Amino acid sequence: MFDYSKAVRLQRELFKQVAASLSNPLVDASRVEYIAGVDASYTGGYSIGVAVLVEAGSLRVLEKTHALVKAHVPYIPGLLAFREAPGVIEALLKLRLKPSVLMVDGHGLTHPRGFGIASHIGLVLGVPSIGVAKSRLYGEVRVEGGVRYIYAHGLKAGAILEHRGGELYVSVGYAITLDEALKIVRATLRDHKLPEPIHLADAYSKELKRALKGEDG
DNA sequence: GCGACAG
DNA sequence: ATCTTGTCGC
Repeated sequence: MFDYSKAVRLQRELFKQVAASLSNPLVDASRVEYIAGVDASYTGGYSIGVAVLVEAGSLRVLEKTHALVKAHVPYIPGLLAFREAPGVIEALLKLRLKPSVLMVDGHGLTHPRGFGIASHIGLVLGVPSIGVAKSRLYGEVRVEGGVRYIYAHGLKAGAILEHRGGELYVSVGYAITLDEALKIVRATLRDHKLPEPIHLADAYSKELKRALKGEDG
Protein backbone atom coordinates (compact mmCIF):
# COMPACT_ATOMS: atom_id res chain seq x y z
CA MET A 1 0.00 0.00 0.00
CA PHE A 2 0.90 3.69 -0.05
CA ASP A 3 3.78 4.73 2.19
CA TYR A 4 2.90 8.18 3.55
CA SER A 5 6.17 8.95 5.31
CA LYS A 6 8.22 7.80 2.35
CA ALA A 7 6.26 10.11 0.06
CA VAL A 8 6.81 13.01 2.43
CA ARG A 9 10.55 12.32 2.58
CA LEU A 10 10.70 12.23 -1.22
CA GLN A 11 8.99 15.62 -1.41
CA ARG A 12 11.47 17.14 1.04
CA GLU A 13 14.32 15.80 -1.07
CA LEU A 14 12.95 16.91 -4.43
CA PHE A 15 12.12 20.39 -3.14
CA LYS A 16 15.87 21.02 -3.12
CA GLN A 17 15.97 20.42 -6.85
CA VAL A 18 13.05 22.77 -7.41
CA ALA A 19 14.79 25.44 -5.34
CA ALA A 20 17.92 24.96 -7.42
CA SER A 21 15.93 25.27 -10.65
CA LEU A 22 14.78 28.75 -9.70
CA SER A 23 18.22 30.32 -10.21
CA ASN A 24 18.17 29.23 -13.85
CA PRO A 25 14.62 29.72 -15.18
CA LEU A 26 13.95 27.79 -18.36
CA VAL A 27 11.20 30.05 -19.66
CA ASP A 28 10.54 33.68 -20.45
CA ALA A 29 6.93 34.86 -20.76
CA SER A 30 7.71 36.76 -23.95
CA ARG A 31 9.08 33.63 -25.58
CA VAL A 32 6.38 31.15 -24.65
CA GLU A 33 5.15 29.34 -27.76
CA TYR A 34 2.98 26.58 -26.40
CA ILE A 35 1.23 26.17 -23.09
CA ALA A 36 -0.08 22.82 -21.87
CA GLY A 37 -2.94 22.88 -19.40
CA VAL A 38 -3.47 19.67 -17.43
CA ASP A 39 -6.11 18.18 -15.17
CA ALA A 40 -7.64 14.85 -14.18
CA SER A 41 -11.03 13.38 -13.34
CA TYR A 42 -11.91 10.09 -11.67
CA THR A 43 -14.39 7.29 -12.15
CA GLY A 44 -14.64 3.62 -11.37
CA GLY A 45 -11.27 3.46 -9.67
CA TYR A 46 -9.53 5.07 -12.63
CA SER A 47 -7.83 8.40 -13.13
CA ILE A 48 -8.21 10.15 -16.47
CA GLY A 49 -5.24 12.46 -16.93
CA VAL A 50 -5.40 14.96 -19.77
CA ALA A 51 -3.21 17.58 -21.44
CA VAL A 52 -4.46 20.34 -23.73
CA LEU A 53 -1.80 22.19 -25.66
CA VAL A 54 -2.62 25.70 -26.84
CA GLU A 55 -0.75 28.28 -28.85
CA ALA A 56 0.34 31.00 -26.42
CA GLY A 57 -0.75 34.05 -28.38
CA SER A 58 -4.12 32.92 -29.73
CA LEU A 59 -4.91 30.29 -27.10
CA ARG A 60 -6.00 28.12 -29.99
CA VAL A 61 -6.07 24.40 -29.20
CA LEU A 62 -3.44 22.45 -31.12
CA GLU A 63 -3.46 19.11 -29.33
CA LYS A 64 -5.39 17.10 -26.76
CA THR A 65 -4.08 13.90 -25.19
CA HIS A 66 -5.21 11.67 -22.35
CA ALA A 67 -4.21 8.61 -20.36
CA LEU A 68 -6.36 6.22 -18.35
CA VAL A 69 -4.56 4.75 -15.35
CA LYS A 70 -5.68 2.97 -12.22
CA ALA A 71 -6.03 5.30 -9.26
CA HIS A 72 -4.15 3.45 -6.55
CA VAL A 73 -3.39 6.25 -4.13
CA PRO A 74 -6.17 8.02 -2.20
CA TYR A 75 -6.36 11.78 -1.96
CA ILE A 76 -4.35 13.03 0.99
CA PRO A 77 -3.85 16.78 1.50
CA GLY A 78 -0.24 17.56 0.62
CA LEU A 79 0.19 14.37 -1.36
CA LEU A 80 -2.17 15.06 -4.24
CA ALA A 81 0.57 14.48 -6.81
CA PHE A 82 0.93 10.83 -5.91
CA ARG A 83 -2.70 10.32 -6.91
CA GLU A 84 -3.00 12.70 -9.84
CA ALA A 85 0.40 13.09 -11.48
CA PRO A 86 0.82 9.61 -13.04
CA GLY A 87 -2.06 9.97 -15.51
CA VAL A 88 -1.25 13.59 -16.24
CA ILE A 89 2.41 12.82 -16.95
CA GLU A 90 1.45 9.98 -19.28
CA ALA A 91 -0.88 12.32 -21.16
CA LEU A 92 1.84 14.98 -21.44
CA LEU A 93 4.26 12.43 -22.88
CA LYS A 94 1.83 11.79 -25.72
CA LEU A 95 1.97 15.38 -26.98
CA ARG A 96 3.71 15.81 -30.33
CA LEU A 97 4.71 19.37 -29.65
CA LYS A 98 6.81 20.24 -26.63
CA PRO A 99 5.14 22.74 -24.29
CA SER A 100 7.18 25.80 -23.26
CA VAL A 101 5.44 25.73 -19.92
CA LEU A 102 2.89 23.64 -18.03
CA MET A 103 -0.13 25.01 -16.20
CA VAL A 104 -1.27 22.65 -13.46
CA ASP A 105 -4.42 22.79 -11.36
CA GLY A 106 -2.99 22.78 -7.85
CA HIS A 107 -0.08 24.34 -5.98
CA GLY A 108 3.65 24.38 -6.58
CA LEU A 109 5.91 25.98 -3.95
CA THR A 110 2.93 27.10 -1.86
CA HIS A 111 2.83 23.64 -0.35
CA PRO A 112 3.83 22.36 3.12
CA ARG A 113 7.11 21.01 1.77
CA GLY A 114 7.43 23.30 -1.24
CA PHE A 115 6.69 20.47 -3.63
CA GLY A 116 3.08 20.51 -4.75
CA ILE A 117 1.79 18.77 -7.87
CA ALA A 118 2.85 21.60 -10.18
CA SER A 119 6.47 21.32 -9.03
CA HIS A 120 6.26 17.52 -9.09
CA ILE A 121 5.13 17.30 -12.71
CA GLY A 122 7.49 20.02 -13.90
CA LEU A 123 10.51 18.39 -12.28
CA VAL A 124 9.71 14.89 -13.54
CA LEU A 125 9.43 16.13 -17.12
CA GLY A 126 12.08 18.83 -16.90
CA VAL A 127 9.59 21.43 -18.16
CA PRO A 128 8.87 24.81 -16.52
CA SER A 129 5.57 24.74 -14.65
CA ILE A 130 3.04 26.97 -12.90
CA GLY A 131 0.52 26.02 -10.25
CA VAL A 132 -2.97 27.52 -10.37
CA ALA A 133 -5.25 26.52 -7.51
CA LYS A 134 -8.77 27.53 -6.56
CA SER A 135 -8.09 27.64 -2.82
CA ARG A 136 -5.21 28.05 -0.41
CA LEU A 137 -3.01 25.32 0.94
CA TYR A 138 0.05 26.79 2.59
CA GLY A 139 2.02 29.99 3.06
CA GLU A 140 1.94 33.43 4.59
CA VAL A 141 0.13 36.20 2.74
CA ARG A 142 1.80 39.62 2.59
CA VAL A 143 0.41 42.60 0.71
CA GLU A 144 2.98 44.49 -1.33
CA GLY A 145 2.00 47.25 -3.72
CA GLY A 146 -1.60 46.14 -3.60
CA VAL A 147 -0.74 42.57 -4.54
CA ARG A 148 -1.19 39.65 -2.14
CA TYR A 149 1.94 37.55 -2.37
CA ILE A 150 2.38 34.18 -0.66
CA TYR A 151 5.65 33.45 1.06
CA ALA A 152 6.70 29.90 1.79
CA HIS A 153 10.01 28.27 2.68
CA GLY A 154 11.73 31.65 2.68
CA LEU A 155 10.69 32.27 -0.90
CA LYS A 156 8.23 34.58 -2.64
CA ALA A 157 6.36 31.48 -3.76
CA GLY A 158 3.06 32.70 -5.15
CA ALA A 159 0.35 35.34 -5.37
CA ILE A 160 -3.40 35.61 -5.22
CA LEU A 161 -5.07 36.91 -8.38
CA GLU A 162 -8.63 38.12 -8.43
CA HIS A 163 -10.57 37.06 -11.48
CA ARG A 164 -14.26 36.92 -12.24
CA GLY A 165 -15.32 37.37 -8.66
CA GLY A 166 -13.07 34.57 -7.48
CA GLU A 167 -9.48 34.05 -6.41
CA LEU A 168 -6.70 32.17 -8.14
CA TYR A 169 -3.69 30.97 -6.16
CA VAL A 170 -0.82 31.16 -8.60
CA SER A 171 2.50 29.67 -7.56
CA VAL A 172 5.93 28.82 -8.89
CA GLY A 173 6.09 25.23 -10.06
CA TYR A 174 9.48 24.45 -11.55
CA ALA A 175 12.21 26.43 -13.32
CA ILE A 176 10.30 29.69 -13.56
CA THR A 177 10.18 32.99 -11.65
CA LEU A 178 7.01 34.17 -9.97
CA ASP A 179 6.90 37.28 -12.16
CA GLU A 180 6.98 35.23 -15.34
CA ALA A 181 4.42 32.81 -13.97
CA LEU A 182 2.06 35.68 -13.19
CA LYS A 183 2.52 37.23 -16.65
CA ILE A 184 1.74 33.94 -18.33
CA VAL A 185 -1.33 33.26 -16.23
CA ARG A 186 -2.72 36.77 -16.70
CA ALA A 187 -2.28 36.43 -20.46
CA THR A 188 -4.48 33.33 -20.48
CA LEU A 189 -7.41 34.66 -18.47
CA ARG A 190 -10.60 34.93 -20.52
CA ASP A 191 -14.26 34.45 -19.66
CA HIS A 192 -13.92 31.41 -17.43
CA LYS A 193 -12.94 31.29 -13.79
CA LEU A 194 -9.77 29.37 -14.52
CA PRO A 195 -7.05 30.30 -17.01
CA GLU A 196 -8.00 28.96 -20.46
CA PRO A 197 -5.48 26.09 -20.65
CA ILE A 198 -6.69 24.61 -17.37
CA HIS A 199 -10.33 25.29 -18.12
CA LEU A 200 -9.96 23.40 -21.39
CA ALA A 201 -8.20 20.51 -19.67
CA ASP A 202 -10.90 20.35 -17.00
CA ALA A 203 -13.65 20.27 -19.62
CA TYR A 204 -11.84 17.63 -21.65
CA SER A 205 -11.27 15.31 -18.69
CA LYS A 206 -14.96 15.56 -17.77
CA GLU A 207 -15.97 14.89 -21.35
CA LEU A 208 -13.85 11.75 -21.42
CA LYS A 209 -15.31 10.63 -18.12
CA ARG A 210 -18.85 10.93 -19.46
CA ALA A 211 -17.88 8.95 -22.55
CA LEU A 212 -16.26 6.26 -20.41
CA LYS A 213 -19.30 5.92 -18.16
CA GLY A 214 -21.63 5.89 -21.12
CA GLU A 215 -20.25 2.70 -22.59
CA ASP A 216 -19.96 -0.85 -21.21
CA GLY A 217 -17.49 -2.00 -18.56
C1' DG B 1 -5.62 18.41 21.99
C1' DC B 2 -7.25 21.78 18.17
C1' DG B 3 -7.56 23.61 13.66
C1' DA B 4 -6.19 23.30 8.63
C1' DC B 5 -6.34 20.58 4.88
C1' DA B 6 -4.79 21.60 -3.41
C1' DG B 7 -7.94 17.87 -6.11
C1' DA C 1 -12.37 15.08 -6.90
C1' DT C 2 -17.22 12.60 -6.74
C1' DC C 3 -22.24 11.62 -5.40
C1' DT C 4 -26.68 14.57 -7.62
C1' DT C 5 -32.38 17.95 -8.96
C1' DG C 6 -34.16 21.35 -8.16
C1' DT C 7 -33.79 25.65 -6.38
C1' DC C 8 -32.63 30.21 -3.73
C1' DG C 9 -30.00 34.27 -4.81
C1' DC C 10 -26.97 37.94 -7.07
